[in-house]
Amino acid sequence: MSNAPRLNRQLCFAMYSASRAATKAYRPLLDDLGLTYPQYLVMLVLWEEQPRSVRELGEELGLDSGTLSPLLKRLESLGLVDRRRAAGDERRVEVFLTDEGTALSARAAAIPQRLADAAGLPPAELDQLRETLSRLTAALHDLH
Amino acid sequence: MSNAPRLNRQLCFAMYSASRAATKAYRPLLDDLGLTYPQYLVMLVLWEEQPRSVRELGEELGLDSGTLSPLLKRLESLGLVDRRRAAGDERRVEVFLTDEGTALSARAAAIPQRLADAAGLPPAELDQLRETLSRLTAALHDLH
DNA sequence: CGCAATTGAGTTGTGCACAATTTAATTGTG
DNA sequence: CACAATTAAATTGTGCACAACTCAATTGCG
Repeated sequence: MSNAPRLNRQLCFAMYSASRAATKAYRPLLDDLGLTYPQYLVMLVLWEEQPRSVRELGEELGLDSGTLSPLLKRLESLGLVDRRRAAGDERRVEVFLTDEGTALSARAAAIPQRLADAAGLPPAELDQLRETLSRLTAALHDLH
Repeated sequence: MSNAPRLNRQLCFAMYSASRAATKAYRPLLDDLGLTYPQYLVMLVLWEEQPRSVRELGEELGLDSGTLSPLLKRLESLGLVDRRRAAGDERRVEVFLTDEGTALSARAAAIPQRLADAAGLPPAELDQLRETLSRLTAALHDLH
């Protein structure tokens, strides 16, 4: 009788569910490292290159300082990063890996493959999925 | 030098970004209805069929009472739903749409199409994407 | 029946997301 | 140089997510 949009027909719900399911699948692995999922994403960026300013981290991850500032403080209190005002521009805060933060990379290296295995879909399909999602994200971002 | 997993190669990050981008794209439309995105999802379920118990809503959406209880209280204080203990089983709380809650469905009906248009991908590709995400979510769920 | 185990909601505590605001440093322009 | 505009972080406030826990109602089993 109702012609309301059906939940299980909606792409938005599929993305919302998949994202939460993935985060949940990561949890036991990340618990071993003492990281939450967003903290892990920040560490991934820093393992690629550091130091990075808060603004650069925000651009890479699509997060603002309201999310990153407290998250980075928690990473600092875990002893994984240091935060220092940039020498040339005192507005910027640069985030450095500590030795411990750098070392954690080795223990995190196996995680992506373990998750890919758990996904139970062929690698080509996962790759295709990632590519389509990236284009969709870009399109949605262009709305503003 | 680093062989750390690259952020932009990771499917998990693509899902995380896409989900947040979609939520953000919905926001201006949902602001008109006075709903947040998770509140909209709950209303979608209720527009399909009501009343639904808190447990049923949780199963449909994959959310627990720790998320739903306060969310439903907010929907109640907006005048969109009522909550009553079930007659036969006093443990259950049944969520009913108010007249206002039912009426809101009409104003929400146009939203999915507007988002699909904004996505900028052909409908067939969006459908394929939704299907793949559903399978992935199911596989991740089966991990436990 | 009696009572332990289970089930359904709610509560508490932590950690994101994100809008809006604040504060301080820097830049651009007359 | 002065000073308005801009930029970078941090802060505040609201609302999810979710684990862990509490409490009450119900079920199942001896």
